Amino acid sequence: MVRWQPGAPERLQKAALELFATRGFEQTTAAEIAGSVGLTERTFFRHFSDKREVLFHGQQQLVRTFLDGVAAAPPSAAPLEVVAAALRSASAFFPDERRPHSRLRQSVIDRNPALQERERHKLTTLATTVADALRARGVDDLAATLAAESGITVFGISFTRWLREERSLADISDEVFGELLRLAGEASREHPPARA
Amino acid sequence: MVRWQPGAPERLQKAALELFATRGFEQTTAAEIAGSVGLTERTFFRHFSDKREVLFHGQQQLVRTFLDGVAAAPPSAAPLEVVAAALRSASAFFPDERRPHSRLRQSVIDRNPALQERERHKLTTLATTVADALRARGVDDLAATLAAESGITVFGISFTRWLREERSLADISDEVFGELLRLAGEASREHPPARA
DNA sequence: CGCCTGGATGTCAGCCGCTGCCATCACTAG
DNA sequence: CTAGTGATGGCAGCGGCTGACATCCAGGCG
Repeated sequence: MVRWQPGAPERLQKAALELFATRGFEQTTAAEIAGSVGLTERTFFRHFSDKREVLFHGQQQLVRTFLDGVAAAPPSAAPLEVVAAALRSASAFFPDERRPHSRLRQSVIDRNPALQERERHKLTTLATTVADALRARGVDDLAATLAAESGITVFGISFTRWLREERSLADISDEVFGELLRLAGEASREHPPARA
Repeated sequence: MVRWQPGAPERLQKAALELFATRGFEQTTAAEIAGSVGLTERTFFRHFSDKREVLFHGQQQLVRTFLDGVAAAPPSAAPLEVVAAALRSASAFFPDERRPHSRLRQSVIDRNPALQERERHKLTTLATTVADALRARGVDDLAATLAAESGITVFGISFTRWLREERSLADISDEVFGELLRLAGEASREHPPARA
């Protein structure tokens, strides 16, 4: 006889994803999720601050992966190069085996605006954290913010493509990042930076 | 004797901002907002899809301003140049007289995560719309998405600075946009685009 | 062996966001 | 004068979420 089945958060996450995928997010009650794994609604909200959050747990690890990438960049690296290093680091967080699961999860998010809001919010938080790390390296405030947000933009676009195509996230990130540099170079030629 | 006081949405928005600024967003109920202008909670939700939305009404006009800027760009303009044109157009949407009101509104948003989520969501929607407009001009899908999101990033950062400093949004946007080009150029020199 | 402590869970009451449904109440077109 | 018409009110009800308190059981300790 055990006090309670261990791993309550994980069981809740798994059950939630399955129920959301079949019935839909709004048509699924927190009490239903909890009940399906032998718990109560109250316990659900003890593990997750709100109903949406059950789909966004584990992001802390992704943040760490990004920060590891930042830390791994040589001190001489320019802001966007540091961000590129963080992107390479983050790519390892999504090996191809993870694609099926990510696709299912994303299909749930794509069908619900409230979940899309939360997803963007998480990306924004990530950008803010990376920007802080850049500032801690001595990068100027504006440059840090811009580089971090641009990096997260590249990450977001790359992730979306990684779900559709069968290429590795690292390859896609490289391509998207390169395209950003190309677009900027193209604009620079016509609209040269005034006073540098 | 009139049927009802006209301008219900505007009165609700004004009252909501005042109440949120004094009591805080979560400490203010929809019924209180409605009651303060002689309406009921039910009517509040007829005008605004949810409680947060009362702070984000009128964004449709900003979207149009962006699209006007896109349309005004010459057909030969590169994607990021089109976006720069949209940014100049959008700057006119926030004349300096508007700064005090924007500051009050932003202070409310900054104090509440749920409102920050909604704000980012609106920016994302804006980026998606601009990307669609770019694609309609014949811009490649990846380039359109990247350029649009980068433009919205520049807009977001510029807007934040516009609230703090006393310079015009147009000036700030130019500076931030230029800094983005500079950062990209700096990265390009060390990390040249592979196959172009 | 029995007491005690602590963390995870259960129970319950209650607020508030939000919605569907129907009634009301001017005002307006005919 | 009558039949709409559009904004509003009233009301019931669900679900998200929270605070307060009780319960339960493994492990430590005497």
